Amino acid sequence: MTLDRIDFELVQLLRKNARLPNKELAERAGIAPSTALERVRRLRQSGVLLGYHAEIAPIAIGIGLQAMVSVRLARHSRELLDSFHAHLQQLPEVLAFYHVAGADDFLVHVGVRDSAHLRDFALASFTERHEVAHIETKLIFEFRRNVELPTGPLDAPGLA
Amino acid sequence: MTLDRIDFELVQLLRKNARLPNKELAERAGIAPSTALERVRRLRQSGVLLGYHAEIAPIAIGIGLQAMVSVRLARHSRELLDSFHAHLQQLPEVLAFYHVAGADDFLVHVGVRDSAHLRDFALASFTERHEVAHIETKLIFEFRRNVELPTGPLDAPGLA
DNA sequence: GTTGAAATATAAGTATA
DNA sequence: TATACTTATATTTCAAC
Repeated sequence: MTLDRIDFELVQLLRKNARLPNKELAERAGIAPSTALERVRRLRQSGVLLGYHAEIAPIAIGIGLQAMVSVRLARHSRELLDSFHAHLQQLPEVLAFYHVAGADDFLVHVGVRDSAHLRDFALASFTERHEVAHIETKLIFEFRRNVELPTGPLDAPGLA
Repeated sequence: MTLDRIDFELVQLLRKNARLPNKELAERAGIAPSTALERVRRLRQSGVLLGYHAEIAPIAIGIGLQAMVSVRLARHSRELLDSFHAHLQQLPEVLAFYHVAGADDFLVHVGVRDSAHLRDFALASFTERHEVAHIETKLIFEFRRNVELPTGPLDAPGLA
């Protein structure tokens, strides 16, 4: 699906505030509320808008410590990869993960209570797994996400 | 602020779907709509709920390639750190960044059009900066975020 | 894009523990 | 005194035009 300027504006506004009322959304994008409603629905159905998520203060839900765990797999077989991939997705401590090229195969962003929790978790969920050859854990001092969109509509190919 | 089970339930529901209507939110949490409204407002004001953001398909906004750039600073002075930190926050290509302990100081998650864009961006925004001593760029095959909450209310200290 | 009915969010007032 | 519920009002959504 190709986005025009108005679609891009809607997406941008919802990225900053997913709970923006449709009326205000429409006004800021310079279109009628009904048009905004239909466009947003189309953007959802076409898979441009994937979902709406609340951002939560880590400390409030018991996350006192965050770390980035670099994981190197034992072999690069499809079977091992799929197995570890599935494992990652069911770990509550995993906030996000990156499957990357290079010596390390995964970068895993984890959120835990404290250092004791991190030690136990890293051991049980990474080191002791048969898929894993080696891990390296880095403490995260600060993590920040950018809610601004990285490109304008004219920068991207295939945008009207 | 300490969360009870209902607060935690509300936060969990809004994490999965930030646009869940208040009425349905209340029903699922087992409370009256007005109560849900007030609790959510308190959670926002107290800084537990930090915001609501739409998740967008990268390709739809012109991001054809993602990479993780490890950045090592020239020195560990407060001045250099603050300067680079501020720099990171104004780059449209930066999707997120981690300030970490270890040999590398920052892990920067970037989204770009293509490899040419990545090369130009890495050079201009990292390599050529006076704060930066060394960078290493890893291609990201896949990135996935976990929308489930990492802990239950009873696991976290200070929760009722 | 506009309008109006239905659904929903919000505020005020009331009860309850 | 806090928190939750009920009712009433305002806003928003959404479909027909």
